[in-house]
Amino acid sequence: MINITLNDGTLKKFQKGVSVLDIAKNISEGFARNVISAKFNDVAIETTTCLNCDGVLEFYTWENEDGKKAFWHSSSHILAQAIQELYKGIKLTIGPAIDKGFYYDVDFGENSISENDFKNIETKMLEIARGKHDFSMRSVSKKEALDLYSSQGNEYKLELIKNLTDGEITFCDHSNFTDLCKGGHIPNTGIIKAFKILSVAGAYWRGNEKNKQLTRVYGISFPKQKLLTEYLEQLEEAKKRDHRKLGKQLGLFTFSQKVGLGLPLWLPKGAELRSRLENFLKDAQKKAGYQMVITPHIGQKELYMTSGHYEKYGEDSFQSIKTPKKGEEFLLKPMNCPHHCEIYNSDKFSYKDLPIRYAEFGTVYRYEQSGELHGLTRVRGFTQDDAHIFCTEDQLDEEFKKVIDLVLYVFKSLGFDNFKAQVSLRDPDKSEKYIGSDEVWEKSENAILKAVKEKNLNYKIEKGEAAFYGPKLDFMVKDALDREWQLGTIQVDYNLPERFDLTYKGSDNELHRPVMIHRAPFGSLERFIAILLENTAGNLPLWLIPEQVIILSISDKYEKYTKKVLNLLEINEIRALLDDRNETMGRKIRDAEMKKTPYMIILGENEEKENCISLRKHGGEDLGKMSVEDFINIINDSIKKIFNN
RNA sequence: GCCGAUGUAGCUCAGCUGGCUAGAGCAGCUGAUUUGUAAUCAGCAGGUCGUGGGUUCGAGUCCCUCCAUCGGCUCCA
Repeated sequence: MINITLNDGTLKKFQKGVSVLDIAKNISEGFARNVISAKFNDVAIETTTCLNCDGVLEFYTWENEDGKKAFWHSSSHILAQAIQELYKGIKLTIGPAIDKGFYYDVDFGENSISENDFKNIETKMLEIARGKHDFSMRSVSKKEALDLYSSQGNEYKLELIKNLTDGEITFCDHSNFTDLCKGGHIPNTGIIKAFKILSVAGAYWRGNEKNKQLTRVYGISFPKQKLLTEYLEQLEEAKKRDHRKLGKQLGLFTFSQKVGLGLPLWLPKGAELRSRLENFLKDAQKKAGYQMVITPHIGQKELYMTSGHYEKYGEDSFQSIKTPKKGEEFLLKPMNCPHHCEIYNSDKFSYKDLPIRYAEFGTVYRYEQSGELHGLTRVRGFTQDDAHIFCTEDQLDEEFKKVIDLVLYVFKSLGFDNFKAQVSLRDPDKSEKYIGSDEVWEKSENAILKAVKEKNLNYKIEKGEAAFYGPKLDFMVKDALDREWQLGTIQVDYNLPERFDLTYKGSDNELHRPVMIHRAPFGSLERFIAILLENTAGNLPLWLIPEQVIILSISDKYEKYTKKVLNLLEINEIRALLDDRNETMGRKIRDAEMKKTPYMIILGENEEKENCISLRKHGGEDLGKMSVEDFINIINDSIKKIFNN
């Protein structure tokens, strides 16, 4: 007998060799029908797998993340089979499940594939699925595995197998198709009822730009046709929240080919929105002991040679600006830190002066690859809400935690509850990518890890995501299409203080090196606003939105009264607009709804007589009649609520 | 930068296998309408069909170049 601990913690005894499906049936037949995958002692297994030792068993259905993973992973086998049957001479490489669906990287050789082929592939996949073929795992020797793929001339699979240990290699079979695979499938192909090929893209073998580019085919599948339809509708809905669309619709920003790629032009309403965000942060920073500084948009090449940025990025940056003076070269600033270091260097500090906190809304320019540009989220000129904190090593922990608090305050005030904290460390195998000694890196990394633990942040560690001069704590938020973007960032840096020879006088009357914290709660105003737009679908927080109220007058007969109400709102610093066009009320409401104005005030004969307003909220809710004073209170209260919580 | 797709009026789109002066809705302008919770009516104006080349008697439509955009890859100080 073996002891099996189930999801809910109950312990049950079974005969040795019992299958996962048997255990599920032991719970209930209905439950067993829904189980599509499982994990035993944290290893993905099949429902047909027989268990031979004690352990913890987790069942997965379509409703679980891991269940979906198995479902989509299995689907990628079917995709591979379909492609192999439809195109001759192709080579399969890898095909994992992803957050939403799956892909398979294929070397199409002489063939090529485009959207026109999707229907064919989908039809083929469905045909395979309907065959209700079982997925079954089998162990093979390394030699067997190598023989199979040498006979197919598939150098990619051979490379994968060469890195595997003999005795741990498994194949997965279904129908007449076999693939190298370590497991985690659904019972059979028939469970999959709907397929959709979503897109094709180039992808480098093993993610390395120097390797051959393969064709990545993206797809998604579902156990019911209806779920696929719903998914595709959701995608359409998400596209409506695209910040590029909303920015145009709401008149916030635009781009011009003449001005240049990735260089946003802020329209009046966008500029207003930006400065409101800036003021919000300025207030918070003032309370937190920051001082504002201002530095120029260019700096001498030598400045960036000192910082190390030139060596790292010089070739791939905007090239230097020459002057009439021979040999003189300036660079557009790609970051503010070197300038801030020089501000620090303009004075002498004692340990009693630290921490020094310099903040600046600094506009920087980076020559991003053309294929990388993306609306406001990836641009070539953008403004960071940057600051650099110079402190003693003793102060580092405390300062770092204070910055976390500030970032959390900013995120909360803007309604970003669904952020992820990511600790970005260096990749120890790629030391050539970083500057500074191991000792200094360890110190920096430990400082961050200590702070996130003490702050009880739910975080994940990403190796290889650090900046070249130090590790980071990044705050990630998803866009409308579930892509993750880095917004807030906090970085510990022992390197730049060294390079710029920054010092302070300690209590021992000796010179010491300060530690530097780089931090930007928004990250960049451009990206922050983009993600905010996508997360709110353009319904920005009341305190931030350019137009809070629009007054809709029923006819120009009430001009005097509407002007009076407008004036009253303006005196109370409420951003109101008047729609006194010669249009019907229905039209004015529709237009205000499209512009996403949070409140609509309707004024006509009744309101004038009773000296009140009729209020409608964006979305349709009728708030009835009230006095202007009451309305002003409603607005002020709901703004206060955000900042007090 | 690489792979794939797309590019027609300010915006959203139609334009079949190449064939008369390139269409629609919205926005704009003019006029009528003075209106009560998501589009009042009529008229007018608006386009070198992304760019440059080519094939053809004839190109928005076919081919090539470049540019831009979108989805990925790579990159992201």
